[in-house]
Amino acid sequence: MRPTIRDVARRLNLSITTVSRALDGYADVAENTRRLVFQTAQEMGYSPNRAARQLRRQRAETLGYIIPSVSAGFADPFFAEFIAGLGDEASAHNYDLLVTTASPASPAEKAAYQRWAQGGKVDGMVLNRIYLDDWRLRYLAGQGIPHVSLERSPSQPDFVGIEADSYTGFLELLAHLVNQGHSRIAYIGGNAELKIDHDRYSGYLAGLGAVSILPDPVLVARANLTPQGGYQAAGHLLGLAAPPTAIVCVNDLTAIGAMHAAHERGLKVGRDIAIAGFDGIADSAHTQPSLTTLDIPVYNLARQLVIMLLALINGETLPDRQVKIQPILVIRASTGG
Amino acid sequence: MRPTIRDVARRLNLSITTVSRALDGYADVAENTRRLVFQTAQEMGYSPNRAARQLRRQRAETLGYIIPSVSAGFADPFFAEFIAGLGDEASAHNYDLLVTTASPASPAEKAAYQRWAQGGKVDGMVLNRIYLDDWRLRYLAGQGIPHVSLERSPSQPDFVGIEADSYTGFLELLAHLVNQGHSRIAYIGGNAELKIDHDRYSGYLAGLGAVSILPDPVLVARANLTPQGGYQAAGHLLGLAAPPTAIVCVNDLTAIGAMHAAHERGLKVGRDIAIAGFDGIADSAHTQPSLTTLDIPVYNLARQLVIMLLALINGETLPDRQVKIQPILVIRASTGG
DNA sequence: CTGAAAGCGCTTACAG
DNA sequence: CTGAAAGCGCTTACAG
Repeated sequence: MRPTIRDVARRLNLSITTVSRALDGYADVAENTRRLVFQTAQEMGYSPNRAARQLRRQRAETLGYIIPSVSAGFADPFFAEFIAGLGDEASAHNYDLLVTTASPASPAEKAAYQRWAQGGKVDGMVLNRIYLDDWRLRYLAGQGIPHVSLERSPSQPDFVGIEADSYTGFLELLAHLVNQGHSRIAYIGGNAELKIDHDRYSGYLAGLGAVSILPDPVLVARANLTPQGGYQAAGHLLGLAAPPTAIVCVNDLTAIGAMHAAHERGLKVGRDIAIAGFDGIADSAHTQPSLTTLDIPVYNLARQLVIMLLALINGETLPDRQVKIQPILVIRASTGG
Repeated sequence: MRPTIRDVARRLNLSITTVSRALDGYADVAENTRRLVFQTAQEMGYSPNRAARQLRRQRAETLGYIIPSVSAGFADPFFAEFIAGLGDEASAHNYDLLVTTASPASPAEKAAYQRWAQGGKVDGMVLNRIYLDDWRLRYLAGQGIPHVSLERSPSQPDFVGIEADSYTGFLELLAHLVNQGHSRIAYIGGNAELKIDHDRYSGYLAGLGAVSILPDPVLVARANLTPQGGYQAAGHLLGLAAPPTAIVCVNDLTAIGAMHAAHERGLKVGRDIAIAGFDGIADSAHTQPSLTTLDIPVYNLARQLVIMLLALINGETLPDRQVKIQPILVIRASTGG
């Protein structure tokens, strides 16, 4: 049987009030008493029952993150890194992280958000893979649930979180490719309603415009952010009568699939065709050839998001409610770099 | 304000007892009453407060998994897939999944297990990356906390979980390589105390023994299960006076790093050198060349583990407390397949 | 500086 | 078939 606060109090002939206050660091407890309480609690292996504390404090001391899984059984290493950051920072503050997966905009996703938000399971939520019009953001705002997001929805009235400037990133990437002599550059995106697709696609178009290349709609494909999707989309692009000489992809996984497709067609990536991604996942440095990418520090972004969320939950004022970061263009062999 | 059971009861002029029982599906509630209660609860947006229910039931309705992160900021896609399976199956049973990360055998890891187990935060835990002598297993068994694991520790008296037969898998893999004409075959493992390393290394040795090849200690390297580690270890092996013609790796990530090292030395993987991994992560099909691997259905294994854990928690008898599965040898271009 | 008491929102014997 | 009451383990005004 786990000891309760009552057991500790009894052992010391103190009231549970005093034990609770001693453990919680209240100032009005005799130093001697406090020491005794700590020591005894330690000895007895006492730690407060979370459910009781939550019920009383009306707080869960738990953060939530719902992985927007595109397909059952598939997982982007991006998420693993993101979760690791979330989990590490949360536990550094004695918060827990609740995780589940749900397909974007599915009934299951709605159910999960409602269960957690209304059920008081979490004090706040972290979101990413934001949509241009995102019901989750509207829902959480409507319910007054603290939340932060990686990426910002244009429909979001009061955004707290971090934005990676994908637009400028892609602009830079395009300049690099143009510099390498490419003019027939394709784009493989994800769902066009995704904020990341929107920004990166805009950056792609702007990059073409900067050197007066007329965008060719034939060179734009959209997949589902997986290697499988990138493989198929690239297969299609490379089968065109006038195929592209470069392909920029909305994320690294898509690019990895695209490299596979190119390779299968006997093309040497980096020489016959340039391919680039976005995210800077650990694998990108070890693909064959290594992958040019726009690197964002996913792990650290996740930690930063938790810090912001905690401030929100505790009603503290944030120095910066909105942080913007620049992805770093990492030029590698896949674009002949 | 979230409505409580009291609000629902008041609205219907019923006692909270009846509302609770109706919602929980007790048989002794008038059908008419039940319908009314459900409808009203729905309308009012009522869902039971988790903390209160947990406190009363002395159950968390939550499962825990602590990611054994080898280094901050790094995450194996294996874990993402594993977590996705855990999360999906848990939520299918209205359970939640609590996640954090901790370095194996670190004080932080101990603290996390204690906090969750003793703090009553979780009803049970899922473990993987088991060590030959694993303090976590001993601790949980000692505390009587239900738990299941992927891989079994030899020191575990009462194992419930799933074992992948890595030994036989590596035996098969070695036979395949020998069949391709290789005799100088290297092994890159992880920590030698890891069960997966132990099994796979044993399979490697047995595979050599089966064709009377004397194992050469020079050809055995150990890294940390990351591409970075595999890259360095392979670099070392390939720099030997008599380098191997084939390298088998404890996991896919290590193999991906090894391929990188080979490539950098001007070797064509699949022709000049054979490389293989283990896990069958999604990326393995899209590396250049595609990676021969021993595939295990990580996502489904995770789901199965949750089912087993839930049975354990509910005191049900499991048809099979110990499940053994065979990894499937997927021969791809990296071994000239 | 310490303690008695209320109450967070449920579930569940028990009584009728 | 329904309800009154106890109690899960805490925290926190309030009193002294």
